[in-house]
Amino acid sequence: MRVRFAPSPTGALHIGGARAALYNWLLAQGPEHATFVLRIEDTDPERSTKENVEQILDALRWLGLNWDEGPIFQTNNTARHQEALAQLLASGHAYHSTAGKAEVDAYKAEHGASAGFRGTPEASGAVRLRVPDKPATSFDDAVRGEISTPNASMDDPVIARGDGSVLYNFAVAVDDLDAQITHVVRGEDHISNTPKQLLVFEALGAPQPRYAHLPLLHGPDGKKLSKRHGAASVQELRDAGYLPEAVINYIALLGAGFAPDEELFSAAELAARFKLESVSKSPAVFDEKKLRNFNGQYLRALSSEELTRRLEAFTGHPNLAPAVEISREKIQTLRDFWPLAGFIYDGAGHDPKAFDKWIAKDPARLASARETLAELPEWNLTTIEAALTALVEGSGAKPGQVYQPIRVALSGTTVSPGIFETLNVLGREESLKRMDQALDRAG
RNA sequence: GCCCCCAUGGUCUAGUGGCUUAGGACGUCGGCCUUUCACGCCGAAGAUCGCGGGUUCGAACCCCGCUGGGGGUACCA
Repeated sequence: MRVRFAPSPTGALHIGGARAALYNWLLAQGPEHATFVLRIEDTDPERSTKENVEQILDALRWLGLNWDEGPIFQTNNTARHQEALAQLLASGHAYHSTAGKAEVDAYKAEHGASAGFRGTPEASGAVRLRVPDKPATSFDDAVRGEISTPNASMDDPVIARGDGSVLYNFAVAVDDLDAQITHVVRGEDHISNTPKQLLVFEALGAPQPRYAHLPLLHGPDGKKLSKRHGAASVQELRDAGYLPEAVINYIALLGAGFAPDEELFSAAELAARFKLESVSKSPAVFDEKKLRNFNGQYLRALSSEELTRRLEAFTGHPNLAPAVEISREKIQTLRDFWPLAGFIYDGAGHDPKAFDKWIAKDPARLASARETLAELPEWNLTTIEAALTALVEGSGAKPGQVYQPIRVALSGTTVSPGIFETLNVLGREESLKRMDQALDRAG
């Protein structure tokens, strides 16, 4: 079994593309042990750029989707494409034609709206493939079953431009043939291209691969997923603080079921369970809420050392270990970390509303907490907690009335890691300093 | 217009003729926990399985029609 992922470098790798890549990769890692070929479809000089190629490879690497062969650049195979083109011209399977949209429209006006265009061979012009005079071109899709298109309704497809350069549907078929691809797993938007490609294989007298068309991914509005729907590309997901393993797991589930009552799977488990036959036929909507939940679960499963490494890489800030330890239960993504615990390193922020409510209105609360803490003979989690708990009980106040002023003094806001833990991590000197500053501010 | 594909709670899915008074997950709502926010735990609401016909003793599962949605329709990929 040989599979391939063949993105065109006309933009960043989108989630739909990532899932197509993933499913091919699962086939390679799973029991079938397929060989995974990566090919870059760069035959459109207008839209293909080197930067996009790099971005795609980068996204694939980040996700951990390694390939066995390639990347093969389609533009490097022009000699072979020309050879195959000449072969079809010589065998009469293809012909030159200068017919354009006007001629095709005129043809349909004469022969009926559903009649496929048939041109007359000319001395020059673009090259069209002659659609055989047979009832239909059919194939057995691995996820959808039999798909059949009447030949009479298919236009003779243009396979090479007037300047001789080949077009997508021709190049794909030739490249898949040369790479001996046995299974083409790609998006549903290629279903209507498949008969054309099948015809190329047929004209070349070559065996046809098996096809599997994946359902498309839609945005919340039910339309094809696009940049307008938020985090649509792999890069954006990475920047939003998602873990690659969570993205892999979530994306795999978007379009296939792997078990009746389980959803969390490692890449290896996904590969072991994946079957093309169990891929869903209907489009799925990308739901970031669920990804977030998955990400939180993966994140909490990480060791503190590993989580710290990733957060340091993500934020670019060193020595995060103490803060990570007291924040890890509270964050869902890597990006959640800094807004929650960054104050430990950046100093207290200032949220006027929080300050007014918890400190300015009644500075005495904070002052007495500050005095209690200042008297501590030893500064550690146990002593801090004991002292503050006693203060709460002794003052008859609600816990929040004692803790919130401290929290606001230390962080600037009402949300932070546990207050005892935060005091402990900050240390006596820094903690008292921040409380003093808040007290000064309150006048 | 023409060709093709699809249709289970808000979302992702399980289900392939009786085990289904349709299972799980996310989300939502309520409660517990509690120093904030989260996490965790407990519980609940939410699906006439798009609609209409068949086939069958019996259909979410099979057949037909319809409706709705999507994709393609380039000398793009």
